[in-house]
Amino acid sequence: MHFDLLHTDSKSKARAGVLHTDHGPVETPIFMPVGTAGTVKGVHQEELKSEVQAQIILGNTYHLYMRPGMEIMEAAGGLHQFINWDKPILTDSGGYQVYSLSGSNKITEEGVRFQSHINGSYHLFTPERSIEIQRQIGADIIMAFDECTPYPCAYDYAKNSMHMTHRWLKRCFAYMNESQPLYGHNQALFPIVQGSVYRDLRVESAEEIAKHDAIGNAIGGLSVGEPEEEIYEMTDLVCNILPKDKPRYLMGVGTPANILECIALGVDMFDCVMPSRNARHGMLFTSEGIINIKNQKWEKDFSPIDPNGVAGTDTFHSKAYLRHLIISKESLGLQIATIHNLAFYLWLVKTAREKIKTNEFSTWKDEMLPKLRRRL
RNA sequence: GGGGGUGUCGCAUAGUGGCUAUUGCAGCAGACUGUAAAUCUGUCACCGGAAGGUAUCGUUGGUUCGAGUCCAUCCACCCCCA
Repeated sequence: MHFDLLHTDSKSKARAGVLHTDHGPVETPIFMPVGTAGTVKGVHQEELKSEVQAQIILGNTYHLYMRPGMEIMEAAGGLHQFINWDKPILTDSGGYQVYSLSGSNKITEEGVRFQSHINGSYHLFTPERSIEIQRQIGADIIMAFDECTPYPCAYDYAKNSMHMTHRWLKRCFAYMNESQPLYGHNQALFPIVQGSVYRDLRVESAEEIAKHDAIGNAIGGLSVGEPEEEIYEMTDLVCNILPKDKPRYLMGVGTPANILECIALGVDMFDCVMPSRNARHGMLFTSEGIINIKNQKWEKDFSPIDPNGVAGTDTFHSKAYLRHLIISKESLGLQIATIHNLAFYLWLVKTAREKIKTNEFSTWKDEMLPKLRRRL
């Protein structure tokens, strides 16, 4: 696996490149739809390709380990085979669940003792175990096992946690080196920068992560409730330290505006549940602004969901119809809304790529931001 | 014509003498950032930004310190018998 940096924008730090994997290329900047449990909720694999135009999707170590479990995963021949997806996959390590399930787990130097959200049973995740499971899942890109610290986070806690994440990282790489891919394609381990919102910690972490000379690097622990400015400040700081010739993945971010801002800072890869989850909750991101499709104002609006949209669903279906489906709790409504939002996100990063290559990115970004933030 | 029953905030419900009338649905809005989320929160008689104020259990009257609750009356609807 390797990354080709094709072009850097003349007026910002935005970059366009291609990450080559054994399951094909990923053009960056890219948005990766989240498919936690072996499915991007509400969207089947053919629609992900044709309508959404996804190039790579996420899976989650914790969720897939809980269900269906690794016995079935291996018997299926890995996640690609299991879900019939021949493009790249990235798996999160379970590090985010250290944060999101923090009420039911216990962190020690050895690892994290999780209590299953399904049946309450106890499971120990260590860096080694996380990598082993990610070998069994077989994603192209696998993530280091880290602690995603909450916000706010006391300095001392953030510092100790970061150092532990660094120690865990060494164990992740060690286990990578002593194990082999199971399904005939290569896997790359991305380390993760932590350090909460503390500049000195972020610098220290980014420098530590950069030493590993990984194929790609990730920035974690952001967009967990801190002000937007902090996301940008930390991202900028870290991007200036991480190697230029390697892709940078900002985990869990974000809104369409977040994504354009962070592309401008030199981020190449993004993932976020927002387009998919919020779609199910009736929020649509469009090229003209944000729509809450459940609002009464759309009741008799028979115009397309997004006249500038790229997905078929955007022009086949009216706002009034989608509102009716969502309000009626019809599953087709969730599907259409999710496809729309994801297609919009993929359109956004595709357009960003094109604008970077022609050095028009900054101008275009400034035009887009007010529209992306506007409530319709 | 005779007998019986029922009327509670859009709908459905709880409430059979005692503080601000219950709950669900629908409605209206908001939240959501490496997915414990097709979820959660607020609001939902009227006025008010809020504090708060004013009402109200089909109608009108009555009993009572106190009535959605008891009594009478009328109105509406339902059922049964002719």
